[in-house]
Amino acid sequence: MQRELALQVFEALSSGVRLDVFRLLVRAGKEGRVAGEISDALDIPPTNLSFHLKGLTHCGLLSVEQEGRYLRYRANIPLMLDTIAYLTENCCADSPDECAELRRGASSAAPFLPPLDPAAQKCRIS
Amino acid sequence: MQRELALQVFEALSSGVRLDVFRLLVRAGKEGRVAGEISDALDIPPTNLSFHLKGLTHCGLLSVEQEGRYLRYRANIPLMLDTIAYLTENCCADSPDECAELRRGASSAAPFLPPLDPAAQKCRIS
DNA sequence: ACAATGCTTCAAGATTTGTTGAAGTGTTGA
DNA sequence: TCAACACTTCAACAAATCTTGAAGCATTGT
Repeated sequence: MQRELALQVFEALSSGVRLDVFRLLVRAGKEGRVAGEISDALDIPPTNLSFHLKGLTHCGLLSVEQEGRYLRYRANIPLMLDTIAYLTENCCADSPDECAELRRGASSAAPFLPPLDPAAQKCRIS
Repeated sequence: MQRELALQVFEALSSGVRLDVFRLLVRAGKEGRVAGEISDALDIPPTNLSFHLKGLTHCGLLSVEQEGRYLRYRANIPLMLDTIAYLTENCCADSPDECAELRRGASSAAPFLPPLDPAAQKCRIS
């Protein structure tokens, strides 16, 4: 993960419309949703939705597949997770103690954290 | 985590300057950095840096502490992790099978994923 | 072939965000 | 007390982003 991609991902999620679209598609899973369904569900005019879908798709956060005259969109969750990994590289000045403390502070994020590994070379909130 | 906060977090990280600042402070750990140090390290004029620090601090991604005439900034990593949790709530249409598949796709993010729990009520990339 | 449909691209104007120099606030040390 | 310092706020302009209606491009069904 390089800086430019991470930046594009955060830019893509920095609008209310795009955040809602992405979350809708995360919930939809691999079934995804056709553009018209998203437009209806979120009450966004097709022209405007298309503009935002373009941004999400361009950075890879969404994939598109043509189905006849429909376009089906799906969320790319692994990219999202990789972006977080980029953000937390070399965290805590490489001090396991600090990371352990941090872990205790991450309440609702707890299920996302890996088991603590005292022998870890690099410290990634873990 | 409510929508507005998640939105502010993504907005805060959607600028190159702010992304660099946050990453610098993630690496710095709880020692943090004083504004002047950030300005020097990233070569950003103080006026401009101040503008961006404000955005990061306003949503809670950074904390500030006064030290004499200096202001020390620190990254709030748990907030970042909570934001991801918000993003992936009720993912995969609540299908454990889909989530297991997803997990295999998250390469570099792997260390961030919790152990698979087939009995989980809710499906969060896990 | 043709009209209807689903969605996108284009062009424009409106809104938001970013950047900079000048001025302001509070702290430190002589 | 006063000058130097660290940093912020302010004001003005520059630049990027958002939104919308009109027009375009495939695909579908008759």
